[in-house]
Amino acid sequence: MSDIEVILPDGSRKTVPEGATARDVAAAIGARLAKDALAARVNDVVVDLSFVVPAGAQVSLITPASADGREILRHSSAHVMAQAVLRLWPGAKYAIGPAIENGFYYDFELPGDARFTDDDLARIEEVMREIVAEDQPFTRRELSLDDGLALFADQPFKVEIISKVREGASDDEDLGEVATGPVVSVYANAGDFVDLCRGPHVPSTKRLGVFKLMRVAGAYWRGDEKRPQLQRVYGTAWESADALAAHLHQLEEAERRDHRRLATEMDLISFPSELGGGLAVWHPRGGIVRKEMEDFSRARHLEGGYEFVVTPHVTNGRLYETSGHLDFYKDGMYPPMEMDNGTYYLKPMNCPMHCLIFNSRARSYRELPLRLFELGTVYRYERAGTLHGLMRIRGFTQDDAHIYCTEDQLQDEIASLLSFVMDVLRAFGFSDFTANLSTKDPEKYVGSDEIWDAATDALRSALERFGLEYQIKKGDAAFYGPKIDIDVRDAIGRTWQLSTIQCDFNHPERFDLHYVGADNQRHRPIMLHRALFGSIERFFGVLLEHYAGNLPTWLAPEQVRVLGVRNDHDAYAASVARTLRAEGVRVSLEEASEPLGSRIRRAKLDKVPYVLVVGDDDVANATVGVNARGSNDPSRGVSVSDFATALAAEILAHGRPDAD
RNA sequence: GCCUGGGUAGCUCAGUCGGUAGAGCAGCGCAUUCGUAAUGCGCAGGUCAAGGGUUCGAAUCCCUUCCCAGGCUCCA
Repeated sequence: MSDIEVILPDGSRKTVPEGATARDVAAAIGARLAKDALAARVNDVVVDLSFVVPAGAQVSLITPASADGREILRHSSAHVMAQAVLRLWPGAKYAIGPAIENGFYYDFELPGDARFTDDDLARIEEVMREIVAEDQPFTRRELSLDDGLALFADQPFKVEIISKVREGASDDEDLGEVATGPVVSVYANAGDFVDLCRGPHVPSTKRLGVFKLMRVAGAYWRGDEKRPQLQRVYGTAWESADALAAHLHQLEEAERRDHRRLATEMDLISFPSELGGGLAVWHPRGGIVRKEMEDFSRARHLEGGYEFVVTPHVTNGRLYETSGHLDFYKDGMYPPMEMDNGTYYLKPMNCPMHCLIFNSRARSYRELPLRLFELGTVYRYERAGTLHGLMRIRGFTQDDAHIYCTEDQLQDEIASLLSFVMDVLRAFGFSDFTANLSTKDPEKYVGSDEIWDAATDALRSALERFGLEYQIKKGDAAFYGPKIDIDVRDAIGRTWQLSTIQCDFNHPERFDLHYVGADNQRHRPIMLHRALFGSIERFFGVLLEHYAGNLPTWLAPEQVRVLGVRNDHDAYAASVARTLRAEGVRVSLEEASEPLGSRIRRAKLDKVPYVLVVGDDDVANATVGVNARGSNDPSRGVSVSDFATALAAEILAHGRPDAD
């Protein structure tokens, strides 16, 4: 038998006997790698270790602590979970079970009317551990479609998947379930479980084990509301106990930062059930933060050449017939109110009203770009199951603007908008941005191809001008024009979609908007929708999570708390508070009726940026002791005026005293 | 809207087999006067989400509705 050469990732060549498997290549490289390898990537296709490598192939081995490796661990864990479920519920139907970010899931339909409950997770996990201990090999086989159908005759979901392959269904629809082409592949481990799967898998179940089942949830078969609802079991799986622990810790951290929890603890916002779902009230401490956000937003928009408008919350439905919203989004609107002269709706968006303002008189090209800005409160009838704290809510306020401009102005306008958006987001402490550029859906759009191309180019070149990393989402645009969405990364690495810049060729048509150009002819303006925060409520929620409630000083509801050491220092404490308050600082005073340590502790728990402690020395010297949030090392003897100066500078700079 | 799990004091939670409600923190009062993360004692606080049913008796069992969580679907 002759030898062949394969090419390793570093470009070096390795000689192996003809017929060698990926496992043999690993062994030829080193014993350690042979022991670690889970699978291989051969000519950029992931394969099992048992795969026979062709001569001249590019071969890299996949080890657990890599993106490929974790995906394989997770996918194989999903198989083991299905096997465990079938042991516990013989006759269960299993649908699909892919690896996902941080874990895996599998969808099932249990026999009879059986349903998983949370308590079942522990039972399933126990059987999974037995299967792991049994050290079952994963064995791949390829079958003809007919043999596949026969093998899974009592598994209707598998039959449907195979039938789809026969019909030539698109590859991206099957979530890694099956090979494409004339054959399907199946993986069996031990005798009692076989699953349709493209693979690859770990060589044996003993390579698994660092997993944890997380929760059970409902999921529609094929993601289609009209099809049966299955039960989905979610798990997480990792290459090591440390990695699993780190992931669980990250989840705890996210929970610690949960804006709903913080909003309650910090007395910022509540969702009284008397109001109904998805409707929030802002308490005084939340209200002052919102006021700061709004004031800042208004100031920046004023500088940015925006004009301020105000529109009502309720309108005659004719407006939304004109705009087309009643046709497209009626389900998302609050139900109509019948009144004497027509049908009225709560406002789900501001744009149609801004178009009316544009159209209230003849417009000259000299007025363009016309930038209309409104903190506009809108109401959307979100389905009950979709509500989520402040992130998904039924009544919210958009920092909404519509810009009317000429085609020639579009490019510059978008570029300056992008700069404006990122500038404002930076002022709130975000610095890591990425973008999505959504392009035309060829099935569903209005406007000419030329204008779409021009607008898409304008968006793209603006992104490139700012060096903003972006992905193109083909066909993801709304029917009325292309758009840029901006994501920010928060302090623990999660991304949030916040801002949006959308071109609109539809509203100007529907509202028959026009301006008179230098040529004395009527022209159609282009309209841009844009929001920076998106919704103030949601942005506030994101800020809370980003800062874990430790808002920067300019936003903190209470910026300074002054504590006298004894109550004979209270008068001096009050004078310090007065001095700061006169400079616009939000300062409170707590009298010395409890031990100092107790009051300090409470102030820290309240996340107050600065606690000032004043005692005998301070009264004598016009000083304060400064205890900053995030520090356990207070500074004694700071002069009141020095503190005030530094605080003013910090507020102006949107800084904060800690780095949490 | 759908699936699973929930809703007990302002917050976090306990409450056994159906026998009539409990803790810690927060609040209030009194005492304490203290130099950087918990002073002591006392008091008050509840339509057990709401409504209906079963029962001698319901926080507990059943039904309906509302609200919440995690998903699915949806998101102009």
